[in-house]
Amino acid sequence: MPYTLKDIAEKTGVSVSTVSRVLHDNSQKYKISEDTQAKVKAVAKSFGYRVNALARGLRTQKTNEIGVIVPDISNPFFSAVIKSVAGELRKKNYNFIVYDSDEDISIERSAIKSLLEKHVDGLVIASVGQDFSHIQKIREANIPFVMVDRCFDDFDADSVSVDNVKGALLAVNHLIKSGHRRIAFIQGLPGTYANETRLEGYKSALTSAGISIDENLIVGDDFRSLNGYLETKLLLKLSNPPTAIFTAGDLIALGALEACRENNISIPDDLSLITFDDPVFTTYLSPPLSAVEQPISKIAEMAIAMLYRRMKNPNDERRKVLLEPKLNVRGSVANISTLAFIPITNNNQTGKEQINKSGSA
Amino acid sequence: MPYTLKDIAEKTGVSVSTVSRVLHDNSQKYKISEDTQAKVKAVAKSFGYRVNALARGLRTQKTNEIGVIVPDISNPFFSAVIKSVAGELRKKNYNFIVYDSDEDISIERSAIKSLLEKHVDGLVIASVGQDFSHIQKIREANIPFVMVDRCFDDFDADSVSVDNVKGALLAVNHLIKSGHRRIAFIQGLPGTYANETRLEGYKSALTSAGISIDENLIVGDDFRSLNGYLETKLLLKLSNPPTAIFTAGDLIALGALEACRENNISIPDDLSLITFDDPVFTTYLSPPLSAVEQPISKIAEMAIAMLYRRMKNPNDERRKVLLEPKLNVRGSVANISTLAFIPITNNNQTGKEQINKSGSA
DNA sequence: TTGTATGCGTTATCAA
DNA sequence: TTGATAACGCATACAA
Repeated sequence: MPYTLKDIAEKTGVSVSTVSRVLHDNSQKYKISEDTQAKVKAVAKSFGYRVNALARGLRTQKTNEIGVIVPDISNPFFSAVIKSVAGELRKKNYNFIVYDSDEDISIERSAIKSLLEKHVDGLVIASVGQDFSHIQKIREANIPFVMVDRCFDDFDADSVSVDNVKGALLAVNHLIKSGHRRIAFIQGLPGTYANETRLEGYKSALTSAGISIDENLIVGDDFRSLNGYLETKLLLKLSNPPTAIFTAGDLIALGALEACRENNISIPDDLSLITFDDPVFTTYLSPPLSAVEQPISKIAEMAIAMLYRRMKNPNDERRKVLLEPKLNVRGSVANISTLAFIPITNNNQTGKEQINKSGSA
Repeated sequence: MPYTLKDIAEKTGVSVSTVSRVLHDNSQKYKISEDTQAKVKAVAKSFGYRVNALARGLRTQKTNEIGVIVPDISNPFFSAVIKSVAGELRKKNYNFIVYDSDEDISIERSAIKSLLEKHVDGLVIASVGQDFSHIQKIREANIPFVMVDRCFDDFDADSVSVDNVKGALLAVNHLIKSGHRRIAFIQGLPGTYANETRLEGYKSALTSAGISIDENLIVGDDFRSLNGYLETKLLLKLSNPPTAIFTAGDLIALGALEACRENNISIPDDLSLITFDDPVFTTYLSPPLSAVEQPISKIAEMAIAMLYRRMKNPNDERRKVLLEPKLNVRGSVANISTLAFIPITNNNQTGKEQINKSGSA
């Protein structure tokens, strides 16, 4: 039972509307006397008055809230995105509500439902999966939204993501240049935009290099670390195992690392590893992980900027923005080209050299 | 302009209240005829009806939302906590709203303000700093809340956190047993519950071991990695530098690691490092980091359970719960006790041994 | 410069 | 078994 405008009105002897105007309008447009203003403000303060956002939202049809949905809030990539988004939103005096869909489309659906019921003013979504019927509902509800990181090729919507194809290309080409030909890809969630495009880059790099695609080397099914762990174990058991693994996300790479450690596989001596995503800790891993970095804060800025534009101009042409990925070469990829058949200790040396490269990269 | 109950009522020719009852009551308690039920449901479906949460919240004085405030959503510890909290809440059909206070008390204040304005049904707060006047307001507003990770000694409130004193004791004692006497502590945000209690543990461990406290070795001022980086650089410059560093949080440790790498300081050979918090990646760092682990999912479960209890029984006695920390010994602490003056390679060996230990820990 | 009245979409009370 | 009606707290068009 918090105090309401009515309480203040009664206490001060003015009307509810006057109180409302003093407290919430930039009120000089009604010329409220200094006197009443002071009186009202004093009482409001003594009451610890707090506006009721539900009532206000109901009345004004505007909540000043932006909904954000990510597949995994504990994934460093997404938590970094959220952090940046939060910063951008704060600048513009918007609040935001985060949902974690846990990579589960039905949770994502219900998150969208909740958010629409709450009448958020806008939505930022990193969607799971390939189905976009629930996203359609957002449009039907006429609320502006922008897709982040994961979007749909055949669904026309504002979106911001990194150029995944290019990123994968960068990674796999780096492996190929280092002499690798049996290169495995541990996928994230199949059907996902991020996954399919990274897969596409992977395949395209191989094909361009004249390496035929071995479906046995394309494995995995989600972005979690357990997936990386399991699939790496299986890959290592292959009669003709890969010399290098490209993982679709940072958590997967962590799992791969764990599997290797358990099997006493030394990276990069026995196996090379490179990954999409480049969270803060890659530099400190053992070995430092070569990785494809996404411009996270740019993604967030871009997304919010686009959301804003959409809120102001609902009918502008829709845009799909692709941002540039960046390859950070560190110590997890060995050069095994035939020129480089040198003793193991020297091989180590090669690793060191690549570490140094990363300093300037 | 979404469809409302009124729209459905008009379309079906029944009253708004009937529509409401069919759609939202567990409605068999009013004996609505099968007929009307079917009619109403059909129209509602064809309209894609969605309840307006603001109107409902306004009317029922209940929003089914829980607010969550953390100091840094991109800190692996907090993002893991959020993830767990989200899972717990989902089980009970509660939604939640996360705020990132960015370790800034004024942002925390405004987050609380927003949340109260939104009339959330409960609050979970990992508070920054030592001031709790704004927390008082939550109580005055009569909304149930529980403090997580960071609480106030002199403020009676439900809270769940790890036994920080004990955790720090565990870490520092481990260093002492390994022969270290000049042990630095890189703090998090001073005044913070987490920081002060960890500091207390640090001091108490030293004192118990008869090591006098050197204020020059207690440095730092927030939980971010830059702090760890900067302070480590400074510590290394000391005329009489420490042989070991204990950091108050995972991000700080990462910063310390970076500083060491830049200065060509090898861990644990040249310097030992141990930290509070134990995110997924510590195992894969170079070297694997010895760390104090918090029981994150237990913290989340506990917090939500307590929040629930408080929502049901507002006047129950308030409880402060301390959970057990766990020391994970890995490879970042060298044994430098006088017995162990052995060549560097053997020192490395020691590191390996500790890695093995972690397997069973 | 201020007050009155209305409605945002729901649920709940009362009556039928 | 259903309908009218009031009320939640606020903002605003209109009046004074």
